[in-house]
Amino acid sequence: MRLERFLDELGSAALRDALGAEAPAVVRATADAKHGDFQLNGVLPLAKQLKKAPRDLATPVAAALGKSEAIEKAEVAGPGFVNLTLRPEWLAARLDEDLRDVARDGVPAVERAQRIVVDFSSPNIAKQMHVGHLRSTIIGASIIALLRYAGHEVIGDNHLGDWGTQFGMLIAGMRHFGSEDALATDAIGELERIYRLASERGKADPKFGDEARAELAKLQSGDPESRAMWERFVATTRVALDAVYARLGVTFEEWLGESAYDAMLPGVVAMLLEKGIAREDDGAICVFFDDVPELAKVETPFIVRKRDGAFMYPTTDVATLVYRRDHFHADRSIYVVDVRQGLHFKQLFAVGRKLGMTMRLEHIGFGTVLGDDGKPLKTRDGKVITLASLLDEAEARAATRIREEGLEVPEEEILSVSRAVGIGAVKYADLRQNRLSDYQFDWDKMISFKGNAGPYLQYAYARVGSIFRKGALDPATASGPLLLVAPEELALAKQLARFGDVVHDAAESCEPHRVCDHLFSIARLFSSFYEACPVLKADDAGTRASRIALCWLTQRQLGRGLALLGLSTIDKM
RNA sequence: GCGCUCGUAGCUCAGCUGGAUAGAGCAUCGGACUUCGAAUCCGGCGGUCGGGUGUUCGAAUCACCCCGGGCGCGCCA
Repeated sequence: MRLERFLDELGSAALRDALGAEAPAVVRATADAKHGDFQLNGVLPLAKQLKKAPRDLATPVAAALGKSEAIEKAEVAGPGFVNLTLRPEWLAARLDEDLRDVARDGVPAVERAQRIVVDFSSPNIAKQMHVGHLRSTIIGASIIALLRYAGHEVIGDNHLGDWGTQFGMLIAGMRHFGSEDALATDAIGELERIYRLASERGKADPKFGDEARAELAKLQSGDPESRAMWERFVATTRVALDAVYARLGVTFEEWLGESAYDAMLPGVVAMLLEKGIAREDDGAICVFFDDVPELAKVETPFIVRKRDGAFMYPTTDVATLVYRRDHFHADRSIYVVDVRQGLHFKQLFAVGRKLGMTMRLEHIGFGTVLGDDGKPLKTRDGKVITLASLLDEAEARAATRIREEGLEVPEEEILSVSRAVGIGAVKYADLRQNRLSDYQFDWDKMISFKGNAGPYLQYAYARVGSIFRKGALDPATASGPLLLVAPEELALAKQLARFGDVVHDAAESCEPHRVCDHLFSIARLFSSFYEACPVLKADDAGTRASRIALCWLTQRQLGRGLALLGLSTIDKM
């Protein structure tokens, strides 16, 4: 269910019935349990508007709310809040419904599904994926899972950097320094080596630079030999990329790289010129934004064709916009890209609006991954860290921790468990805080197995499973009904009831960390419940059945939530 | 210079778009394993929310000004 939305509607109805006013109820969870479970704040602004004493208005509203079967207690407090306490029986009945809804755990889908393209990950061909791609990939994958669960139709698109000037260098470099054998065994290593040599040579020798540009021109004009070479670069890189994505459990519906839009580029520029959106400036074709308030003071133009006639990534991005509108008929297009590209996207979206696009366009930015020195994460000798080596280290560290802790994991399972824990720890660390802020990468915290970290949640999940194993129970047969008596039971139940709101809010705002917060709080409340309330050894059959149901609901919500974050669950760890 | 962004407990971070006495984790101190997994739980300590002014019933949140950090700014992506 969506508890907060339900209460909001209940509150609006109460304002209408008691005061004849159409006003937002503004129902929020209370910060402090002594103010009840939720508070209705809507009376205060209304009182001001009507020039009446807030508490006088709040009194009949509270009375109206008190009549609802959902509300145990509604009382006026402070300057004019109405504090609401849920009736445990009502709450229990709602959770019983969620329990029976195996398909969606009681979380309703949105009324109007949108078609949404999510542009994420986007690594470059001929290069290793590095930590810079980590956040886009992990955050993007989670946002997709959230939007999909919320009921939208989502197309995940890997907008590969597979086109552009670097390919002239690579082809020329391959001709001069390339090794077929090396390309076959370690494609990316070889391509990176070639690129390095080629760019050094290009700086020292202008003729080499000319050659590279000539190769690029041949490639772009469709020369079969150049094309074949490019295709090999792409294909061999894909093998390495696929390996990383497999480890991360990330998939894409589309792999529409920059090259997919190449044929559209001249048309895009012509259209922008024709519509008077772009104009020539100092030889280049540019869009200026004097008429867009938020961009008027920025002088940087949006260049869609260089002086030498070549197109640029902004050109490709406009083409992509057009394609997503005309081909996918997308309602919404989301870009999960470093915040530092904020200006580029503001400009791109402004171009979209100039083109009359109604598609909702969003740049979902994220901050930089920092090392413990507060600077962008690098290896000790200052190199970029490849994603593959980062994941290797995560798994190795997790395995070490598991052995140190002396857990009941048989040796043959340590590999698979440490994989789930290690990769999960990395993902969780990335997702748990507001994506816009930079985040400090800290192995020890991540895999410390304490506090707000992935392993703690996986542990909580496994612990619930252990109860079922111990009792030889099939949780699927758990049917309650829930009896919420002990304070720990009630506290856990109230939190479980918020899941639907959390998921929808997180999906709408593209903020996976809200799910992290919720799951962490569920795991803690479950642990407290677990300490205080015997499940298998409960005093009577009714209590036992209720607690088993509560466990089952908890485990499903943890499992579902972890899946939305891209973490796998482990039955025994 | 212009623009964006951040500043909350010793550390790492939340704070639901204006609500009540600002919350977590880690660290630290003190408790709890003969009962379902102690990778756990219970409790204590810890704050002029960078500073100031304003908006109003009410500000960590909104506006403006300072201070301090990070980032971005014509033919790379």
